[in-house]
Amino acid sequence: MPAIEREITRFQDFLSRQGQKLTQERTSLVREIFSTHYHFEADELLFKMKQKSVKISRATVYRTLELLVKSGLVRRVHLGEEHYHYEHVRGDSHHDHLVCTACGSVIEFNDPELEQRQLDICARKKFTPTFHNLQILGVCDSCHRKGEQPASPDRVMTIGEGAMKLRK
Amino acid sequence: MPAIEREITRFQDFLSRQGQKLTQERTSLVREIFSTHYHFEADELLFKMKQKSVKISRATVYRTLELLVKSGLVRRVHLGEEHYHYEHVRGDSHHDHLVCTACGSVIEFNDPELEQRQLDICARKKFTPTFHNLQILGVCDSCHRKGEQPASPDRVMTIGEGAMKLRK
DNA sequence: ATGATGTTGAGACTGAGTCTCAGGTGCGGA
DNA sequence: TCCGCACCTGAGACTCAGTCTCAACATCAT
Ligand SMILES: [Mn+2]
Ligand SMILES: [Mn+2]
Ligand SMILES: [Zn+2]
Ligand SMILES: [Zn+2]
Repeated sequence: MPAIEREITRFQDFLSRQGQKLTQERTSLVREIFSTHYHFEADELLFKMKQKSVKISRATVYRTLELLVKSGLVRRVHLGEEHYHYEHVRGDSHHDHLVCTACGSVIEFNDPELEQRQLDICARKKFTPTFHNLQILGVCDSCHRKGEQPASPDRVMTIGEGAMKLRK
Repeated sequence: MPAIEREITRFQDFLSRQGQKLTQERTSLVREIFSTHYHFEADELLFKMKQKSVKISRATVYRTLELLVKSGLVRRVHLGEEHYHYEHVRGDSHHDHLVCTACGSVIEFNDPELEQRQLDICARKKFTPTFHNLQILGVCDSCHRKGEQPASPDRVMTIGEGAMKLRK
């Protein structure tokens, strides 16, 4: 009955449709991913599992994320850094992101008018869109008040704490 | 008098303002970058220089691209692949991209209404934008007519020929 | 319960991008 | 014009995200 169990069932349905199996590792990853709403990196997820003493290899984390993206349970997004971030999907709540280059915070927004305008542009160019990725980088309200300056477009910023790398 | 010389002068101005120097290597890179309009990868640029027997190291290509981005002469964009693409900037012709996941072609568009809508969203969220990155992935007209299917969001596509890697 | 088939973990591997440092170069000042 | 010093370059080591390999293991339809 908890919502997470339902996501696990959806994942199992997806997997069995492809002749694939729901394993302990995959289950605990889904549980972790759906337990909070945030934008995480693959290695960050690996680290969290380690912290919780759930033994899962890097390879399995990456393989499972790929499956979750294919199944539609997880979305892979660019947030202005060099690597991907992931976030779980509930329902079909599409949104895009404002990313603060000063503090790394991420603001989500969903603007139907903006989405429609994109469709109009595609129609005009006879282009059939399948998905899109929009990040607006800048400075959030609280950082702006602190006098933080905007970063230049080549800045590599840090979203959250980062993955606290501890490979090996 | 050729336009390229003007870009080189602008680059030199930028450099000397920082106490940095215009070198042979930097000059020939600017010349190459502004000689055609396309979306290129760093290693692709390196390869082109090799083809033209202009000896430049990988490190210098990356370092110069960073300087060019800082100076505003070059823009770094995400086009749905795992690594960056670059394009030269003439004037302030901001645009975003439609990327065909079937053939890799890139369509540029500039839609003031879309841009304005983004500013409105930022204002509503009290967010001070500095720049943004929008890619719409899908299938272009000619690929659509050939019956090409849209790729899934985790697809890694190939834009252009790729860099024809030949590191070493 | 069983076994065919899919999955896992350790670690090697890849590819883009960064860093180091010894030797080379641009250019402002004399 | 020449000099010197700060800046720049190339070769290759290094980093880091992500992928692959393969022997041992787990899942689940039957
Ligand atoms: Mn989000
Ligand atoms: Mn472009
Ligand atoms: Zn902020
Ligand atoms: Zn196409």
